Amino acid sequence: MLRLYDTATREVRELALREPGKVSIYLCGPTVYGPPHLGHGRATLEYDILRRYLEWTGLEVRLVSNITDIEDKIIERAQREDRPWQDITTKCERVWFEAMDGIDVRRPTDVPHATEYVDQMVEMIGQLVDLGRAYDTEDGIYLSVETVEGYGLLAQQSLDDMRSGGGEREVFGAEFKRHPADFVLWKYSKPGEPSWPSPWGDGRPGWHSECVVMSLDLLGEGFDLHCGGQDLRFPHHENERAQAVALGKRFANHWMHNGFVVDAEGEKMSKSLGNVSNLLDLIDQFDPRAYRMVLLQSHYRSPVKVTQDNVDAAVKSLEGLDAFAARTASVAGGDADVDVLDAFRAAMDDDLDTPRATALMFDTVRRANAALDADDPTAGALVAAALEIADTLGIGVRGVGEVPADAVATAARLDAARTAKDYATADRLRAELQAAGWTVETTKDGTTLRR
RNA sequence: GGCGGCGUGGCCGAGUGGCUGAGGCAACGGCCUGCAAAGCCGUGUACCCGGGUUCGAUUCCCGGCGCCGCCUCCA
Repeated sequence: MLRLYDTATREVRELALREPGKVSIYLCGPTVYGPPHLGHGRATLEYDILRRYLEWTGLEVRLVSNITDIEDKIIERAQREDRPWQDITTKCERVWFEAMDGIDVRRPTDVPHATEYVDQMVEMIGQLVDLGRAYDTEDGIYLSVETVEGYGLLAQQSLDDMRSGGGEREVFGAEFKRHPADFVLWKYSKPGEPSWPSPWGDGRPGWHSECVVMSLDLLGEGFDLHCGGQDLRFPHHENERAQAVALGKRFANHWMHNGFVVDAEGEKMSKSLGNVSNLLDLIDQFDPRAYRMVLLQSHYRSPVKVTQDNVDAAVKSLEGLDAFAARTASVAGGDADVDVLDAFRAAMDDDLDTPRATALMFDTVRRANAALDADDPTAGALVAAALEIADTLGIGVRGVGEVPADAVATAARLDAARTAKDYATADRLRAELQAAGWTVETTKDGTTLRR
């Protein structure tokens, strides 16, 4: 069974399932106001790997991931560009999923939108007000964090400690709040801003409310796993949890957070730094599988450097995998080596140790190649195991694929020329094929072509 | 000021009180090959510094130095 680090308990512990055979996961999705960046890519890729692995073990996974389609930054951009805010959200959502398709991240099973849940948010906020845990101000409705037991669990810092030091930071909405950590649940709208009706006045929901309402609606109380980037740990996830606790509801049973994407100097990547911080650019300029490979080779909780060298190395390693797939395309697909698969499972069950799993995969490829070279009958099982691991990790390994008839014919003539020891012709034909973009591999069994 | 993390070979990046300097990339040597390509085999005297614990520490403890993250924008 999978053991995962839990941010709430600060230990690696078994991911207990509420319902046997089924996993319920909530992943905080994007706010759609701009193009997806590398950080988005990392989070979605890490949880895509988790999901594929869970499914491979035979579990039924329900993965809910929201789209935040109403938020201050969306409104700001709409005003700046003088166009309807829905224009921005629909366009950005489309681009988002194009990018996800590009890196082969499977769609979540459910994609709720914040704007579809405003009524339920209003209802929830009403309950919090009734309970005396939220209060009205001229600015909006705030949650009183002092009324929440265990506030600071995910921040790993008590409310008292949180601001015990450097208090020089500006506190947003300080003039209205009872406590600096209180956060807005409902924001009253200014003229011209999108708004929805509520018992307290027209406005829009605060960012932290949608995920509570949507996760509880779609997954129900005590769902298995809540995940997202490290940066969401506090305040976003803390504040989600605070609302659920304030309501007296059981929330996520396990909290998972992935590490940051950092630049060459080790500093957290922000939108304004680095020339490939846009995910679409990365997909465009390199093998779209490369980013996944880079991530697989380090642990999901570690910071990851996305640099030219890293990406280049990943691209090269993928080429090796593709060559392996091409070479083994004709190897009969027998049962995968059980020991290898067991080792794979052991690695993944150990807090998703993808570096170990990936090392195992490459090592299995090496062993399979050696067995193939030696005409060893165990080769088939090793080939099957290596390819099964690659598939489970979401690495779309490219084998020979479709080769057009004329290229096949040229390859056949190449082989004929070699048999006749007419090497001048053979070399000419090979150069011809290479010029057409083919990787030509000539072996004693004949010539194979791949892109 | 509070809380947390990190410092490993040419690069990236795992890991462990001795059995691994995993794995990827790069480099060098060899095998195979008509030549290439692919593949295989081999080559690298590492663990920030100073103490301590120990038969033995890169791994545990203490103290430094350096870097990073969070403390209401953020995946």
